[in-house]
Amino acid sequence: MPLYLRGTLELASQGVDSISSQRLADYLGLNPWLIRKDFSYFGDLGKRGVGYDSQTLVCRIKKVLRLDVTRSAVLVGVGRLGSALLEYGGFSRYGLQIVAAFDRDRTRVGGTIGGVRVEHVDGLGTVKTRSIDLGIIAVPQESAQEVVNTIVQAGVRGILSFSPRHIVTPRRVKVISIDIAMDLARLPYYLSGNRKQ
Amino acid sequence: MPLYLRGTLELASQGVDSISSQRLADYLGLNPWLIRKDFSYFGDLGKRGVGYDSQTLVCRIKKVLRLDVTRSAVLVGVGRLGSALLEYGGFSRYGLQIVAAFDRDRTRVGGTIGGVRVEHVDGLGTVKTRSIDLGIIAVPQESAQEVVNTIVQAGVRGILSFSPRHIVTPRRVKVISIDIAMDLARLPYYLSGNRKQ
DNA sequence: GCATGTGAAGGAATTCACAGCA
DNA sequence: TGCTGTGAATTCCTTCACATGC
Repeated sequence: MPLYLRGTLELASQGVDSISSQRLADYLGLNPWLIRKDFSYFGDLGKRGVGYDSQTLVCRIKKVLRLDVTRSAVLVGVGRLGSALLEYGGFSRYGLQIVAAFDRDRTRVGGTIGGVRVEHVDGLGTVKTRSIDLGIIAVPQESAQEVVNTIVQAGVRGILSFSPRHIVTPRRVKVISIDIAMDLARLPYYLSGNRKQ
Repeated sequence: MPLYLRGTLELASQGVDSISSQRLADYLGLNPWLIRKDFSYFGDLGKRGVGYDSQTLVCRIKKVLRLDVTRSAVLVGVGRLGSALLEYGGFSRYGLQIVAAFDRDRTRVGGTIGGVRVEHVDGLGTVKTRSIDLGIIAVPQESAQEVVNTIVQAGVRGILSFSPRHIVTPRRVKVISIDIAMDLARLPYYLSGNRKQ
């Protein structure tokens, strides 16, 4: 579903007003009927013989994904990866922004990257007062769980983790993990592969 | 399945010789019966009343995932993200190594990051002669597809892409995409969520 | 005619319960 | 007694075909 939003946003920005399931499917590398099935859960949406109005579609999906308001995120860990994320401009299209950054290393504290001042992790508690509900973890794997515990205590309710470890949280806090090395490690299986997909 | 390898490797490195499905499940946040079901496809493996021998398990999964030999990868795009990947040491545990790096920007060419010399993209053709079968794409989204076409021509058969665009390749070339912004955008849906999972 | 919406068929993955072996 | 291995039941997702409406 977030994928649909990505495709729809992209096509809309290219000036496409009416998007057919076929077109979106081609653009994203999916089948049309899957897209229609998923969109049909919304009820109306889409004119027969024409397609889906791109603006309506964007609004609808954003509302479903709760992306209809701007969300703030805190980043912990301003190493190479963290810096890359601070300078990456791709979050704004989904109404997401990194508004605070923290690091343990005092030589990094005080600097500004991507327009965000780097603070020391000891100040993580202040997140509580800044209405931030997303957290991004880009720290060494040994510290990941500990940092997560801290920001959960500070009121963060959704976490994107780059640590190759399973993160434990209270049920109300959702964690999405990206393990880059593991994703790369999935590829060799398909080399000269005979399996489908 | 790569997740199982991650967990098994980690537990093995902690000195655990015999791993029960329960223990691995706890460690990875899964259920035991799912793990047993998946491992049972291998045939033997695992002693009743005891568990799985960690060394045997590692070898078996590595073989299935074709990670039993060292695989080489080429990185294209040495920006913040690309640099982070070059300096990241987490690939080696899966027998993966980045052996070449390319960039379009001549000011970056010639430098060495994470022990790898940065070359100019014009030389991408030389990948053909270096027995590299994996590619990592960390370039701006506009250039992603073009770069992929080039490295596919150079013999790369598996690609990890960080571009938020659908990448088209010949069927024999597998693509795995990581769209960080999209992953972050999935989180708000679960905020004060009532849906399961 | 063209593209959506949907009920039904088909398949895959998950869950369960329990038999079998150290 | 403890933990694996597995067939059956269930649930979920995917795929299809076609009726519906612009």
